[in-house]
Amino acid sequence: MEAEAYRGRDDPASHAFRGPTPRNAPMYGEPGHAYVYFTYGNHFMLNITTQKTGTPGAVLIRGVEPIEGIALMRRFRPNVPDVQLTSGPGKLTKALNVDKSLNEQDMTVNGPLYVTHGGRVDFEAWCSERIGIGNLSHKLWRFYIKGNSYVSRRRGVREAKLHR
DNA sequence: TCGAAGATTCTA
DNA sequence: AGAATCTTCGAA
Repeated sequence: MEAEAYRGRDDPASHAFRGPTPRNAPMYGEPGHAYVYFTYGNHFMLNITTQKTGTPGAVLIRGVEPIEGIALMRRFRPNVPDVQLTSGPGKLTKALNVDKSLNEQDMTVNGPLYVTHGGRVDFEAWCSERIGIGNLSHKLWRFYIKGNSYVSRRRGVREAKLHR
């Protein structure tokens, strides 16, 4: 599992850095909703909004570990080894069939896409610099389960164990 | 209106 | 290492 935090005017890497636009509108909306956008001509990115209404903030889901429905995911991503099914932000949206139609969906209630409880609680959380944002920020706002296979592996990133 | 860049992935 | 591919944004 792997995710990254994005904020607003204080975060040069965020879509909300320069204020509201049509695309980033969900970042300013209610917390717990989906922010889905399209990039590089190929990929949908899935975020979950985090801040109170009016304050921009979201978490980009960059990797998830499949527990159920693996056969279905294989159909959305044919000819791909299981470990690569959802180990990247563009990969997991394809495997889960997430597209722009789910933008602004409330992910706190039962529906086509929602967050639920369960799963591992015994993991070790680490953090690193965010991926793919150039030199815009050195904050360690990428979080992931250390040693988990379902993360977009990057070598040479500055990382640290998360204290809690 | 136009040009440039992009929270990536896959292939050579 | 480089192409693919098209939407979005900001400047003109």
